[in-house]
Amino acid sequence: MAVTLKDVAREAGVDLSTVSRSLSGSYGVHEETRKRVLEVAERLHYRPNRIARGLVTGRSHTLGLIVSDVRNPFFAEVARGAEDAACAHGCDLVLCNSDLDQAKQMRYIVSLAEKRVDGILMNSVSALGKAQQQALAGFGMPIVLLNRASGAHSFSTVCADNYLGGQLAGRYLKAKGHIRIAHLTGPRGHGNLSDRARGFLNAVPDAVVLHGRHTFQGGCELAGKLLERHPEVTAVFAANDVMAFGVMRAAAERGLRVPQDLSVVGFDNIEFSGIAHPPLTTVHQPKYEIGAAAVEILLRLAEKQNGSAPERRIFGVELIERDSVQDCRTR
Amino acid sequence: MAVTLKDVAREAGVDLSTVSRSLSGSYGVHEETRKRVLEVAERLHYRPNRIARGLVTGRSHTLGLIVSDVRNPFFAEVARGAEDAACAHGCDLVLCNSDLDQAKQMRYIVSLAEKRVDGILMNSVSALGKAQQQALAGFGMPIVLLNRASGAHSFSTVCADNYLGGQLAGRYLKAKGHIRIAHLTGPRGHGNLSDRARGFLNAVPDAVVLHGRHTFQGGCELAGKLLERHPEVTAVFAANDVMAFGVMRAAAERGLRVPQDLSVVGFDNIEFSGIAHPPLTTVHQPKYEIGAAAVEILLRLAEKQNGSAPERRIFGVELIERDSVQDCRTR
DNA sequence: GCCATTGTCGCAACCGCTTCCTATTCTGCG
DNA sequence: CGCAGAATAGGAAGCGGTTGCGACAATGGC
Repeated sequence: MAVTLKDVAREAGVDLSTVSRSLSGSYGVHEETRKRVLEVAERLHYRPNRIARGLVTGRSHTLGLIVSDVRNPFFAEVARGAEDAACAHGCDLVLCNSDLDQAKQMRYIVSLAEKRVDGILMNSVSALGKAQQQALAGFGMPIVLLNRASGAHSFSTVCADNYLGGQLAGRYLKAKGHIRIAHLTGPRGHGNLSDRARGFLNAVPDAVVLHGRHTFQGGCELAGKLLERHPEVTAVFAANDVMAFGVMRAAAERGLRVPQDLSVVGFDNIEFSGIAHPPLTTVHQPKYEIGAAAVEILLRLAEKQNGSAPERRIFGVELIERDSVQDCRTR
Repeated sequence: MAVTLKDVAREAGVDLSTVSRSLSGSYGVHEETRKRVLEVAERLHYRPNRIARGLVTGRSHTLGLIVSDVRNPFFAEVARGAEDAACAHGCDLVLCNSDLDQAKQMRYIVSLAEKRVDGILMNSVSALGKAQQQALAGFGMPIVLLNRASGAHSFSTVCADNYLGGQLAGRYLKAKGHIRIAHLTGPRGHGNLSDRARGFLNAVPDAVVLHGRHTFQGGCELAGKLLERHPEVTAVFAANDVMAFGVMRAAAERGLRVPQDLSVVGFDNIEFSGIAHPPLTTVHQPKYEIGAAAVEILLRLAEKQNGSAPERRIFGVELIERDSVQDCRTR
């Protein structure tokens, strides 16, 4: 149905290998011949079949991206960065949503492996067990992990400096004169979030820390609990922006104004943080750049097949000052 | 490097065609043989090469999704719906961001065509010219358009009932007793948005209509202009939620409270609309379902190769009442 | 003018898999 | 016991490309 190399060869009166060489621009074909072939190919609307090419070259020019859910603005941004970088290198990105489900994630990995993607980019769900690691390594496929700095595994990783981010938030709140400060975070054992918590506690050792779900609802609930048990608290550091919005909602429901009655700092700096009311002071992490960098590393890994040393990249973070924090000193 | 059919065949002492049959479970191989083959395949960790398979079967089990930007929560949701549906049918989804750029979109289409994807799902940038349509059709690839109900083209489409949505918003605002109402929308000629505008104007014929960018900034600017020129307006229908947030911002900057001083209705019902302060009253469109339905149609189209009649599906919409609209009658 | 070199191009193998066709064995029946 | 027909397995052709190798002609140095 589609026009193939053979068709072009027949039409141009040359061997199909000559057509292949002409198209790929490789050495060993007369300029005149090449021109003629190119012309014919153009006229016939020839489109190389990249599947077939991949079969022989062994490279699919396709990358896999597994995130928990692309509807999460954080991952959407990472995905965009990854896609742009992949596109710039002539690669496609196949999108997978794992929903933080081990089994589903594994199914995706197998599927991607069967498609012989050049590499996989993923935010691994929970810490990988030894067996999991082995299984992954067994596929002999380059893998870059998003947001997993620590751990003894031997994969390349890209993430933001979560520890520093937590520290920044803590220092900022103290600098603004807050004394009683709380930290609302996700479940214990969540890698990134606990890094943030550790950094924060380094700056604010006597902070109140509450664990819960790292969602809007979770932020609401935790804030409710907090305001009830610790009414003396004047500032809250939420483990991510969505939780921070939950805190703001909970505050509003109790008639507390942000920032006058309660200061809030988030983490991520998703787009809505600037749009929210009041605009949220938060720790920015370069999501787009993280996605892009991960692809760069992945492609580098795919290039040199030998199991080169894993590359680890940690991006800096930055506190974005907006209007959700009250300066207590000027009051 | 990877273990192939041949390896399994050698190890099991049978021909490779037998292995193929055993694995595919097709008729014509002794149960005992099949068992042995399966065992060997398992032991060798055999993974079929789906690229090679696709080469001969002609189906890649891959779909392309071209959106303007996955960071847009609307498209993220559509993408998620599409991915889930694709996954359920054993297909992969490759993600492309066109940035509303004709040329970029075309490059993606060509690239996807070269990969022999089974079909493409896209929110076409602007109305397609005759030439564009022809070019697309020329690829002989199933295509489903997102959010393009009208138009004389011959593609299948999936979208929400934008006209009805606009009408709903208009009626609601009138029912709440508003007399002077404005509509802030995107650039003229934007298909969906103008459908919404038409529906709205059907319900509120004397509305003030302002065109601008359909972004947060655009919402801000347009609202600024509106409040200056038409201070008598008490309610605004924004063409999408993000614009509505812009309106809310502009109102806040001028000391106007929402909804007491200005009522706002959005469109889309993105996640943040429920989280915003105040929660935004908006027209819900089933984004996830749109993505999923588009994939279903695409797969159906890919199944029966004959150029079957294009399928068009329009989803219902629903007004979600939250707290951004004031009831003028009870005042 | 001859041979070695270089430039062009065709031939054929191969990538890993599916599938049609054919050869062989097994089965059941008269 | 012989034979038709079904069951089973192997052979081989392709899917659409890439690439090493050899054939052949043109070129250049002596």
